[in-house]
This record gives sequence, C-alpha cells and structure tokens, in this order.
Amino acid sequence: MERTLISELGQKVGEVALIKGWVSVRRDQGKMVFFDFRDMSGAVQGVVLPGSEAMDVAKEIRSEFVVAVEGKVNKRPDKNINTEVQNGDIELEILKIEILNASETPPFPLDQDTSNVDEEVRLKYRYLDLRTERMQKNIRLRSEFIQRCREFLFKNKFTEIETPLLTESTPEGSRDFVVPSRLNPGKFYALPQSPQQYKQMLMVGGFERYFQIAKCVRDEDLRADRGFEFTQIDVEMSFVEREDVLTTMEAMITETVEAMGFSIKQKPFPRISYAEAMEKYGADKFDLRTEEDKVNGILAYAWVVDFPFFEKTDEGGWTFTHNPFSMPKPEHVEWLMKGERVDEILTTQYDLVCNGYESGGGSIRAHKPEILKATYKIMGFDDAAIDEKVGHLLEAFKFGTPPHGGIAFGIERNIMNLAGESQLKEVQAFPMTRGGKTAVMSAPKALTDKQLAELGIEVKKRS
RNA sequence: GCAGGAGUAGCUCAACUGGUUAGAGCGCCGCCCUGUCACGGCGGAGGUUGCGGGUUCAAGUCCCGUCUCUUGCGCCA
Repeated sequence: MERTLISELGQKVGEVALIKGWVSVRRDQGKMVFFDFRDMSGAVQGVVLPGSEAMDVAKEIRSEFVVAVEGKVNKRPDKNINTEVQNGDIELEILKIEILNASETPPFPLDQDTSNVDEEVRLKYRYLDLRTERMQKNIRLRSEFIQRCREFLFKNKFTEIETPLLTESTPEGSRDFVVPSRLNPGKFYALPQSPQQYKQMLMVGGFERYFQIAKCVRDEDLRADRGFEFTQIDVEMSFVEREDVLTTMEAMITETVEAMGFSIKQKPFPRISYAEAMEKYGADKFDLRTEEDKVNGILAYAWVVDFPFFEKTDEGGWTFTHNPFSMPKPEHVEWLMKGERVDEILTTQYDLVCNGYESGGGSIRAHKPEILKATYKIMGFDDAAIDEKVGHLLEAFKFGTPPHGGIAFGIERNIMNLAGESQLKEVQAFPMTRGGKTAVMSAPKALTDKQLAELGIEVKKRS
C-alpha cells in the first residue's frame, strides 16, 4: 500500500490508508489506546479498539517511536469531534501498527515550545528540537522565503552564480575567519565576509543581473541577532541607478512576504534620509509599528537613504561609514574627486529597515577606477596601499565596467521578523552557542599533529 | 576584552539567617481504566547541588579559584 500523508487523510474517509511518521503521544486507556501521530504534513489521532490485533504492539509504543500504521479513516461521531486540533473531525482506526524504529525518551518535551529549555541542551539535541512545531514552522518559513525570492529573481532575468568560499583576507572591515593553505605553507585563505568584490567583477563579466544565496562569515563576538555565519540574498545589477534597485527590490520583498500571508504597514515603503532618521529616532534603524501592529504581525519597512559617505576616525582622518565601493550621490562626485567638503559628501548607500532591524543594505558602486581611487585617497591611502587593497578591482574597472549597484538582505533577520523571533538561533537549523561552539558536533577542536605538520602550523599555548 | 544574570532529578523550578533523610510539577517505570485528545486513578524509581579548593561541629547556601551557558557594551565596511 502506498503511503498517505497525514494532511491528505481527510480525503480518504471510509478507506484504509497507510501512514508513516512519529508518535507524539500515547493515551493508554487499558482496553483502548489512543495515539497522536505526526509527519511532515500534520497530525492525526489514531485509536486501537478493544480486541484489535494491533493491541500488543501498541502497548510497546512510546513517544517519538517511528511507526507505519495501516488504518481505516473514520469520521468521528459528533460527540468526539475536537475542533481545537488538526484532523479533529476524523481518526484512524488502527488495524496494523509496525514499529519502524524505537526511541529513547527525549531529553526535553517535544510537544511544546522549547524556548524556555536550556539552550545548551537544545543545541546538543538540535535534531530533536527541530521536531517541535515552532522550529518546524521557522525553518519552513525560511525555506519558503528563499524560494519565493528566487522565483522573483529568476522571473526578472537574474542569474544565480556562486562565488568562492576560499578567498582573500581583507584586513579592513570585520575580522576574517582564515583557512591555512597546505600547498602554500604560511599562507592563508579567508572565508568571505560578503561576496562584494566578486559580484562587482561579475558585472564586469557581463552578467548584468546576478544573485546568490550567499553564506557569509565574520569573526566578531556574537549577539542575540548576530552569529559567525549568516546567509544573505546578495544581488547586483548593471545599468541601474538607485531608483531602479530600490524599485526592483521593494517589489521582491513585497511580492514575497504578501504571498506568504503577511501584511505590510505602508506601500510604497516610506523613504527617509539618514539625517531625518537620526533626528526623529536617534538611530538609522527604527520600528515604525504601533503596539497594535505588533500584535497583528504587521511588517513595517522603510528605506533609509542619503548617508554620509565618511566619518572621522579617532586619529583625525576619514573612514567610510558603510561601504568604500559606493558611488557618492551624483551632485557630490566632484567633491569626492577633489577631496573637498568630505564631511558633506553623501553616498548612494541605502538601507532597508524592518521592525527595528536592518533588513538589507547596498549602494550604487563606484564603477570607474578614478572614483574608487579618490575614495581611498580621502581615507589616507597612497597609490601603493590602494593597489594592495583593491588593485584587482581597479584593474577590472579599466575594461569597460558598466554602471552598477546592488544590495544584500540578511536572511536570518528577515525571517526573525516574519516568525516573530528575537533570537537568530531560532531561525537557523544548526546554530552556535555564543562561545562559538557548534550544535550537535564538537567544533572547534584541536587538529592532530599529522594535520598540523601537513599545514606547517605550530600551535602555541595562549598565555 | 568589560559588566550583569544563570548552573540543584531527564525538563522547568523550590529549598528562610549555614542546621532533620535536598523537595514539587511535568516526564519516566509498574498496575488499573471502553472515547481519550495536557486523559484519569494508585504506586514506584530517579541527585557527585557544574568542577576544584577553603572556612565551619555542620555548606546547595559563606569565601577563593575555575568551567560552561546567556544578555548588553566594546567589536561587527
């Protein structure tokens, strides 16, 4: 007999069906035993009636056993209908039940929200935590969000391209995770903090519309809304101005979240300058929802634009506020080229904020070598240092680079908003502890002497 | 790196000013139960109080050290 998904049992009333799944709970009444079964599609009650041949096996079955159940799908008598639960109008009259695999008693209850269970225990047994309703919902929500964004991007002629994981360390920006090179002893790759430079070179490479579901890694101390690893929907477009990027991306977000059943507070998304945001909210990310909106799960998006390009460093020089690869606003290009009125130069940078979180950010890029060079000059780099930092980009830009710009959305923070979660871990399948220890597996750990020797690495004890 | 919070049964927690044999709910195990759906009833098992030291007649409780988790700050183009 072919397996029927539990969600489809309702269409088989009166027939015998085979389901496979887990036992959520057993309610043993002596002569009669009730079970709640669940699979990826839903849950249903099964009953072993008095005298059934299935009774002996039923008595052995406990929570979280994996079973195959043959049973007759019955409409429940009126007095037994339960309107509170899925499939509460039907039940499976169990004819045969087979234990596909037994289960030890789970270390924590799986039939309820685990948010108040000790996180160390949850992460050690993450595969069990993932069985809970809330985690299933969050991870599926994430999958659907990515799927819908992908569909939008394909529909709009974007090409999905993967960029390298083993790449070059860039000392500015955040701290790199590095990987030793066996073939080049003493040298290291870095894992990408973002595919920024590669995606710009893809614009040089003529793809015009690129996107990637990109894993990014940054070695900075963790927070509730920040992990070592995170995923971005990374987008770059050629022959566009700021307006084109904002319009396209606003359409992607709007179509995606509305198709998922969410409501957006204001469309088109309000736009606010950085200066106005600081004046009104004291921050460049803010929550536009009322208390009522929060209760109703409303999403309040807003674009923040017109950021200052540079800010003073402690040493009295200049550094970029967001991204050194950005183009200044067109009316400020001349100031940038001359290095004048630096504090007044505004960048084409745009951030999308949602419910108080930064949902995404990007800019129109400096696509001419002299503009990118001027940015680094303002930050105090000489020609040699500029060449060292972005020489490969400057070289590429000499060969007919189209005007381009893009954006990247942090998946976790977006899903947190959709799921109403305030912890990044709740929307990742296998997150880390705040101390950087992995769920389920025991990374990081020491390498063997043989591995270290191959890599030419000597480990010194930290004092 | 800094500052706060936490660590007691499988899970969530309690245990006064240091004082009896460290308790409860849930879960687990056994028996009973023909309509349960947080099933119910009766009984039972289960503890290196994170770890190491110290003070004391006596430490879950006080002191010192240490480990782990967590929140915020620094940091995070």
